[in-house]
Amino acid sequence: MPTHPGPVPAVPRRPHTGRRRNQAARQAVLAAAAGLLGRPGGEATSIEEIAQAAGVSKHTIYRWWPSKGAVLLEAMAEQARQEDDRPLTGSLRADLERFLTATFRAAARSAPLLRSAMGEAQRDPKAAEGMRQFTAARRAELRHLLTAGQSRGELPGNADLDLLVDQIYGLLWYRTLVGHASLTADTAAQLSRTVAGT
Amino acid sequence: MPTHPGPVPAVPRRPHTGRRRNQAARQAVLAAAAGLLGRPGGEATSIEEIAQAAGVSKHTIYRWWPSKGAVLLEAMAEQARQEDDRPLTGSLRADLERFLTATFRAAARSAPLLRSAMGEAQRDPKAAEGMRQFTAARRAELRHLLTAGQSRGELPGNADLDLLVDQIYGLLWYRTLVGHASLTADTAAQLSRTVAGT
Amino acid sequence: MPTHPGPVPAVPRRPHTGRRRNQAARQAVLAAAAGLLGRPGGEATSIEEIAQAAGVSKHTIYRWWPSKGAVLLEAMAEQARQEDDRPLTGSLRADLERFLTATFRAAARSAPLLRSAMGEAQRDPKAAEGMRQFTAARRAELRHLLTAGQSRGELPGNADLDLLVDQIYGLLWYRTLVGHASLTADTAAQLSRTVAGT
Amino acid sequence: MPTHPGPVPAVPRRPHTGRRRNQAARQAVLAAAAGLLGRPGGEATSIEEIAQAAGVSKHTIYRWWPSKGAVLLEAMAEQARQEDDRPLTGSLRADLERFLTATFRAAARSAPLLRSAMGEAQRDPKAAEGMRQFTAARRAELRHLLTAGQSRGELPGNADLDLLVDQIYGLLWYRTLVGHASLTADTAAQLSRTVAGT
DNA sequence: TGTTAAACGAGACGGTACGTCTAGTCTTGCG
DNA sequence: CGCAAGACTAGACGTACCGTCTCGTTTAACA
Repeated sequence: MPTHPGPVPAVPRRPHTGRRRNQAARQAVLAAAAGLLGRPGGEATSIEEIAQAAGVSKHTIYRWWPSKGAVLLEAMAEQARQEDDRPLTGSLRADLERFLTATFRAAARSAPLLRSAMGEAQRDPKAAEGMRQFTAARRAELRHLLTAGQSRGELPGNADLDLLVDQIYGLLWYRTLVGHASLTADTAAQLSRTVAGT
Repeated sequence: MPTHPGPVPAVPRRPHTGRRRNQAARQAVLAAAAGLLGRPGGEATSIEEIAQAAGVSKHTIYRWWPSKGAVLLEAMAEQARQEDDRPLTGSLRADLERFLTATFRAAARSAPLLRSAMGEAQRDPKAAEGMRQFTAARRAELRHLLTAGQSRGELPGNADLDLLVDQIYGLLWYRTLVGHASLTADTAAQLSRTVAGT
Repeated sequence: MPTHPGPVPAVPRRPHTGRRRNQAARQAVLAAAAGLLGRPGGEATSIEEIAQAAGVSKHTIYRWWPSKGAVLLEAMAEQARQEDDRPLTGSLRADLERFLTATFRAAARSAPLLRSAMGEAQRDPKAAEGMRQFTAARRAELRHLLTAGQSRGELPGNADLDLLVDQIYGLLWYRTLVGHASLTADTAAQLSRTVAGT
Repeated sequence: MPTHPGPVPAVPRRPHTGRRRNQAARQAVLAAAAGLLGRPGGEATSIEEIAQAAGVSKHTIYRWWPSKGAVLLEAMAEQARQEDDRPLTGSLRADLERFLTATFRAAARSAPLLRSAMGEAQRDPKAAEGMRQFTAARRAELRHLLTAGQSRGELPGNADLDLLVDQIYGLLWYRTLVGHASLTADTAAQLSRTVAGT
């Protein structure tokens, strides 16, 4: 999730002079955002609070993130970064269940952050764009997994994978945002069974 | 979507004292909300703007709705009211496709309203509760349809209908909120085929 | 000292509906501004502090005054309002001394306010304009007094009254702003003697 | 106008090693300050802008001047340095007119600088102290001239020279700060005539 | 000729104020 | 009474500037 100057300039003209960005500040902001949103009643967390909790000036936040939504989005992405580099097993259902179990657990843990970030994306076009990028990356992972299964014949050749991916992530977001039902390991297992057959 | 005094009292307690609620004002507010949110850049529409566009005092809005989210929610519900009273056909796939086609079309039309209402529900607990009720009613309709199909053997007896319903509405909301793909009649047909088999 | 819409609209189109301006709030703001600036170290008094001390929302201040400078200016004008409606005596020197004694005393009392208002007028064009109006009104009073004396032959017929007025008010502001000397009753007496001869 | 370490330390402990102050930078800063303030709308000129315009780091400014006000003050003093070393003529009126003509011209030229410096002096105690010193030096020059005239009998023996000096410099500052009238050669002549008699 | 103290450019940082905006409440007078 | 107009409180938002700080480079006197 790059911050607002966009992708890193490949070849800076000058070798870079001046004080460098304080990575501790960046981490402190993201951690504070995640922490504050987790509190009860944390739906309404202001930039000012985040700055204070992070021991950082408000200006420092605005220097590096274009809006509140961008901070939430990056905090969410930070939390979501869950390297599962174990190789695929060769069974779609097993792979899918492993993926979904981990994903659902992470989503449940960061639910307040997800909710706030998605809420912000509905009112801040910059956050909306960030959300689009974030979700695209997630869908790509899942789609990769499904494609592998399809090529092994575990899914019908005419299955619409984009539709399937959106159903699965749709379920995740729908339950997270509406809050009428939870995302458990059971849900992950049941869903994997439905999708991948026996 | 009842407004805050709860469901409209069938029989007013007082036989007739004072002036009655101006229904024209109610409609004007909901129409103004829907209209303003539809504009480009309408993500940021304030109560003040809605009041002005409706030719109504801000106070009148707050007299009848507890919060901005409640207005949006009711405006959304108003737009979503699509009486399809034709009887079910007896084919799950046909029933489902008819339902989804209509639902997707309505959702696409009111997308800005849906987005704003869901966004508001992430920050306003009252709106969240309203959203929970609204979505529950929608899920019940769809579930009714699926149950009928299941009882006719068009879905496996062990299918988890709640999960299925959430996948379908999840897809709808996910695409609406993220905006990476659209909800077309094709989507409805394809999804119906996937769910209901041949 | 008119507030930002400028001169009072002569004939409002509507007889005016809606809540009327809270005069208590206006007075509270001006009093708070005067009070806070009088404190030691009051040079740096923020709008936020004034609002808090006045028990008023910051927004209310900005509704009625276009900038911080305008508030200070009006507070200053309010303090400067010193009705001396006693008739002129017929002796320039006596009239002048009475005028200057009162004026110097008032200036000394409100010195912090004068200093801040003039300081603000150096950076805020709106405040500068207000300052121009305020000082013009003051100069007119003094000039009226001098004109009367001149017509009685107590000042040479070719005396440049504008220059004289600016010397007198210049003295007042110069000492107030630089703070190297004070403005006492003695100063007033001595100055009157210099200007009006014996 | 000494900069913040005050008078140069008479006996440095070490003979001084390291790079010496860049005089070009000092001049560039003062010139940039004077230049930027002269622009239309230059009332609000920041240290950052001055640094940039001077091609100098902000830090370099703060190394040599304690505050923004000090920079403006020194820039003002720099502009005000107008060596008029011609001997006095022996006529108060002639001497005064020559002095005032030059002074008024200089003031008119540097008006934006004077205004900003005085404005800053109202909020920054360090700048206020600097302003006191600067004005004291100016008053001393003028007073010297008047004293000479008085000793020649061109002013009454009981004239209060301090009051007179403050009236004259008061006029200058009052017109500069309020901007309602200008300081021309005519003004200087007229004022000299008033003060020094025929 | 190297060493070393200090000045310098760039620019990040904490702090603080400004002026704007929105939500939601309250007041006044009209119909 | 219901309603429109609109003033009010509370407080977040994003911008701007100040004065301090760190980083790495450059300068020039000393050794």
